[in-house]
Amino acid sequence: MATERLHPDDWARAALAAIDSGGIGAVSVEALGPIVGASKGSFYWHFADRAALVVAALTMWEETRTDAVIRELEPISDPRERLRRLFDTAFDDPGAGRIESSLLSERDDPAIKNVLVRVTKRRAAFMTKAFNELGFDKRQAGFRTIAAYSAYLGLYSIPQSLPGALPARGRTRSSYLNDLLDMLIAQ
Amino acid sequence: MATERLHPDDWARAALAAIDSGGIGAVSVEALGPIVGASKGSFYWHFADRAALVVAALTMWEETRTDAVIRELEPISDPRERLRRLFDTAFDDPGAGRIESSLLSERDDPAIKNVLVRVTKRRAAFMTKAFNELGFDKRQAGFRTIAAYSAYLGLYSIPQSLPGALPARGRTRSSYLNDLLDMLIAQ
DNA sequence: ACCTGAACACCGTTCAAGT
DNA sequence: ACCTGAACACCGTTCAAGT
Repeated sequence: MATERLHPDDWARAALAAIDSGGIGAVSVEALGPIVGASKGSFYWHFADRAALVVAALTMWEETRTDAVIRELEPISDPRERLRRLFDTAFDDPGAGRIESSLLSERDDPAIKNVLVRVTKRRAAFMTKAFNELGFDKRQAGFRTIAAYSAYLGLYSIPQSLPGALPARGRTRSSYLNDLLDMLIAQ
Repeated sequence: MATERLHPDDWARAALAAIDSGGIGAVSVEALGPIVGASKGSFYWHFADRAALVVAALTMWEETRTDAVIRELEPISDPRERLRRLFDTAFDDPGAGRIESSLLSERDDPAIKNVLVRVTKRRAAFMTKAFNELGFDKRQAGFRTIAAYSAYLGLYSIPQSLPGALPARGRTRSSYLNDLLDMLIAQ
């Protein structure tokens, strides 16, 4: 009973590590086998196919690195500070949004699209709540959520596509985030 | 001399069509062969490998659908209208940003990263020029370019990740774009 | 119930042989 | 100079056979 059903999670963990470093395309049953310490045949006992492994890894990511972040930030009472802290997590993501961009480019797979929509809805709801508390009406809160979510994704993608444009640390970064929040919160 | 060197462009065109409908991952030498009307062996006479084909297709995209758009919009004298028209192209992209998200998720390939950076720089310069003309100083124009580029990418990605949140057409869309431009241009 | 290893399919890549 | 078809490598998937 102790080491029961240990392998499925091992596969998912190894797959998530692969996604972190190379995107969804880097998930290879063959390459992961030696890491997990099991054969390809064993893999297909636990999972229907490679896509199921990807979904298992992404579900793990969703719970431990998406929902957990939201839960950690929710208690912050100042809505502006709450938003800023979420932006900080994008700035500081060691994967630099690799998973986010992978989800978007693999959206043709319905299972991946589900993860994409679920995670985005949860983050967007977090933002909408903040804008509600800041006094915006429903329509304005909706508009600003979209703008804020776009800016949030920009924090992941701009460092890749415009190297050097976004300051990763220090006073310049802090002042960029201030400008951004001012703009999003301005009446 | 008439039909000389016709095949390389044929391969690139077919590859671009594949990228349009399924992302970079959908480019398969084997599957494209019958479309082009040539064998895999023939492909490897014209291209070093699959990666070179992807780059050829993306270069074609860069010239015909990125630089061409910028050139078409540059003559517009009102900077705000110029920005709005660029946003319109993101809204109306039949590929819904599939190439943009593919570039981002395949950024580990140096050749793809080059395309990503080149295209982003060109679009960002287009935006910066508009903000300069609107009277913003260097620092503010830089900040607003990043915010505007993020919003621009959002127009591609939000319809995928938050279905229904962004109005694709009509008066609601128009009023969303107005709000967005107001926010980006506000002093 | 769970795992292995062989087998097959698919596709990227190479290459000897053709024109 | 350009193309073909066979061959090989790699990896996803299946499955008969083991424990």
